[in-house]
Amino acid sequence: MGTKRPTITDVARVAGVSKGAVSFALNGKPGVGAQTRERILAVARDLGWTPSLRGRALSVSRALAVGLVIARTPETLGVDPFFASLITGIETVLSERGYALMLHVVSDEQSEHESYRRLAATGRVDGVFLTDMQVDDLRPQLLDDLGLPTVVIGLSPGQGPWSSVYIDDRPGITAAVEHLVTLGHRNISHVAGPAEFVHGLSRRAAWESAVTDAGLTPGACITSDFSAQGGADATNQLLDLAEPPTAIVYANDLMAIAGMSTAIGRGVDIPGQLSIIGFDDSPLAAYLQPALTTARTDVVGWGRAAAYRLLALVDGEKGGEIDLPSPVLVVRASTAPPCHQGTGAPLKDRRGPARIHDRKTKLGVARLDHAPVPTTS
Amino acid sequence: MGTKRPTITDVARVAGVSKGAVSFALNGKPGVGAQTRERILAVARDLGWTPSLRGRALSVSRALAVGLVIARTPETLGVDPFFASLITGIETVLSERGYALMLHVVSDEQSEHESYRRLAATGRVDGVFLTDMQVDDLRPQLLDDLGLPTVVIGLSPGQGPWSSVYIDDRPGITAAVEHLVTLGHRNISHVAGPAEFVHGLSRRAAWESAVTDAGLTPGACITSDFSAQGGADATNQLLDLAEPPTAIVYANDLMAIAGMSTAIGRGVDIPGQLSIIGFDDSPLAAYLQPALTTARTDVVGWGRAAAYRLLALVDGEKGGEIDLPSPVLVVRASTAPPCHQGTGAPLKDRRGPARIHDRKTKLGVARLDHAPVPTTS
DNA sequence: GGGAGGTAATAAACCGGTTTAGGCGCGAAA
DNA sequence: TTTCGCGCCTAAACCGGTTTATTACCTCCC
Repeated sequence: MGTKRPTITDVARVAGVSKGAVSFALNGKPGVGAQTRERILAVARDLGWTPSLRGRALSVSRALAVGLVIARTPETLGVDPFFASLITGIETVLSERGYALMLHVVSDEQSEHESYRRLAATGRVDGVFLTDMQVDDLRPQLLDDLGLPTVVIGLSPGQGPWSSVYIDDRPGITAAVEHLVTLGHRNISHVAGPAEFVHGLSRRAAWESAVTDAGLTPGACITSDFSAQGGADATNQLLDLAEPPTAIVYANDLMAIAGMSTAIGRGVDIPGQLSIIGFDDSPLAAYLQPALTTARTDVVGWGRAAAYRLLALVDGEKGGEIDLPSPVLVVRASTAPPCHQGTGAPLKDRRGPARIHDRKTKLGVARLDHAPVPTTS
Repeated sequence: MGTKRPTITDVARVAGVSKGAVSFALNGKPGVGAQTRERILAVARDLGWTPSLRGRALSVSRALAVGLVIARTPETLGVDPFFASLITGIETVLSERGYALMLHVVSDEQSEHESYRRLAATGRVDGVFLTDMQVDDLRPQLLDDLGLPTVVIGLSPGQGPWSSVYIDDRPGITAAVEHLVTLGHRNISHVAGPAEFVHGLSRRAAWESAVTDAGLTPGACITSDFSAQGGADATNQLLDLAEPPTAIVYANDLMAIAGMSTAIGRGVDIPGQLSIIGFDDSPLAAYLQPALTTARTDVVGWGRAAAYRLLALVDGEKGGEIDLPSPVLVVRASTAPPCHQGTGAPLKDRRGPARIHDRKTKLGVARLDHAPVPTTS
C-alpha cells in the first residue's frame, strides 16, 4: 500500500520520452526505434509497471471481461458437477488471454434478464455465455437487442443463427440404451429433464429413438426436473407400474443417484432386478454402492471451446471450430442382465473396474483425449 | 448495436448544462438547483442513460468488483456444495450494491498466488475473499503486501489480525458426537480432513474433545483429504481394525457418502452395525439410502456476511458484526443405536422425517433463520 | 454602499491508458 | 537542388466519468 503503482506517465518521465512512445513500445507497435524501445522496456521492468486495466478498458472501450449468469438455486448448483467443470475450462482460456470472468448467480428468470441488462448497460463485460438453453428461449433475442456478443452452450448449430458450442448428448444416451439392450433388457424406461430445456428434450428423444432402433417399444418415460427429489419421485412412479422397467436411463446423475437409493429403499436389488444409468459422470458416481454406470461428457473441453469462441467473437476474429469428444459410456456396477432376482450375489465384488464404451468406430466422431477411467486414480 | 449508449456528455448537451452539473445531479450532490436537477434527471431517464462503469472506475480509482480465487480441481468443486452456496450468498449482497464478482478457478497454489498478483497489479478488483484457510497460510501476508483488502472466510477472529467471517464448526461435530453417545455408541471414529486446513483440524479437535467430554476414549482417527476416494480408503482402514468403530463422524459429506457406500459394499449394515454422520448437508444427503445424518451450516449466510464485511472494508466503513447461526445436526436414517446386527429391519421405512438438533439452548449461539427441513420440499 | 457569505453553475483538470495528427530530420528520386 | 516519402518521436485528443477551482450573482448586514 506504500507507494502508488507506477503509471505509464512515470515510465515516460523516467525514460525521457513521451507517453505515446511508451505505449507504442509496450504494445510492440511501430513508431519507436529499436534501442529506444529497449530502454523503455527496461525502465518499465525496473519500475515494476503493469498496465492498469481500468485505464486500458476505458481507452479501448472494452471491459476485457466476459460474463456468465447462472440461474440456479444453490441446492441444484452445489451438487451438479457441470458448472464447476465448465468454469474451469472457461478459465483456462480466459486467463491466458488476460480476460476475466464475471459470475452472476441469480435465483429466477426475472433476475437473470435483469442481470444481462445490467451487464450490458454498465459495460462490464464484452460478451456472455448462455447455458441451460430452453426450447423457446428469449435470452438470445434479449442479448442480441442489448448488443452483447453471445456464445450459446448446448445448442446444435442448426437451431438458430447464434454462435454456439455444442456436444451432441445423444451418443451418450444411445450407448446407454445399446448397452442395456446387449445385456438383454427389453423394458427400458427414461426419467427425463424438464421439456422446456433442450438437453432435457434431446436426451429423451435419443432414448426413444435408440430403443426404437433396437426394435423395442419404448418403456414408460417420466418427465422430471433434474433434482434429487424429482428423481426419487419418478422412480417410485416407475416401480409402481403394473409392469415396472428392468432398466432406467436417467437424464442426469443426480436423479439417477436419488432413484437408485429410492429403489434400494424399496428392497429392489440393483443391478439384479433393476439396472440404472445416469448422465454426467459425477465424481461421486464411482463411489456409490453399486457404482453408477453413466455417460461422461468432456465439460471442461466444452468450457474451453466456448471461451475460445466468445473471445474470437469479441475480437472480431474468425474463431476456428474446435472438435470435442463425444460422450462416452462409463460402465460400472449398476447395470447387469435383467432378472437376476434374488441371486443374492455378494455385494462385495460388485465394484469392478469401469469399462468405457467409446463410440468412436461406429459414429466416427467420438474422441477421448483424457484418460477416461477415474475410478482408480 | 445500433446507436451508441448515451454518455454523460449527451445528457449535458440535451439538458443544456455542463457535464459537472449532470454528475452532481445524478449523484445527489449539492451544487445544482432543485428544478435544474429535476430537468437533468428527466433527460437522463429519457435518454436511457446509465453510468459507464469503465469511466467511473477509472475516475474513482476503484474497480467496483471483488475477487474470489478458488484453488480446486473440477472434481472436488463439482461435488462440494460449499462454493455454490457461498457464491450465492456473496452475490445477493454484491448485486444490490452494484459490485460484481470476478471468479478465478485455478488448479494449484502456484497459480493461485499468480492470480492474486494479477488481480492486484491490473487493478481488477478492490478486494478479495480468502477461503480454504491453511494452518500457516501464506496468502494473507501476500495479499497484505499487495495492498488488497481481504476478508478471510473461516478463521476465528483470534487467529490473526485479518478481517474474517467465521462460523464455528465445532458445535456441529459436538452435536454429532453427543447424538451418537446418546444412542449408546462407545467407539466413535473420525475421518478428518487434511491437517493443513484449519477446518480439517478444528473438526478433528471438536470430535476429540466431544468424545473426551463424554467420558470416552477417542476411537481411531484417520486423516484423509475430503475426497470420495479418501473417504472410501479411510473407511476400509477403520473397518479392518481389530475393533472397528460402531460409528464414524466424517469431516464432510463427500467422504461420508463414499464411506457409507464402501461399508455397504463390504456387507456392513447401516445403521445397524455402523452409524455414519457427515458434514455439510449436501442436497443429496436426504436422498441416499439410508438418508445421511449430517451437520448443516448456513453457508449462504456466510457468503452474505463475508460480502458485507468486504464491502465495508473497501468503503472504509466500520462494518458491523453479523451473527450467524451455528451449525445444526440434521438427524436422518444413517444413525441408530449400535449392535442391531442382523435385525433385517425393513429398509423401506428407514427414511423418516429428519429431526433437527439445534444447540440453541445449550450454547446460546445457534440460530436457525431458514426452514431447516429440506427433505420434503 | 461595500465587503462577507452563500448558492448555482461552468470550465478545466484528472484518472491511465490508446491513438491520431503532425513535426522534424534524413535519404533517395526527379 | 527540390521534393517526396519515410522513420522516429511528440503533442494532444479521446474514452466517460468525478472533482476542484473559479466565476457570476444574489442576499445579508454593518
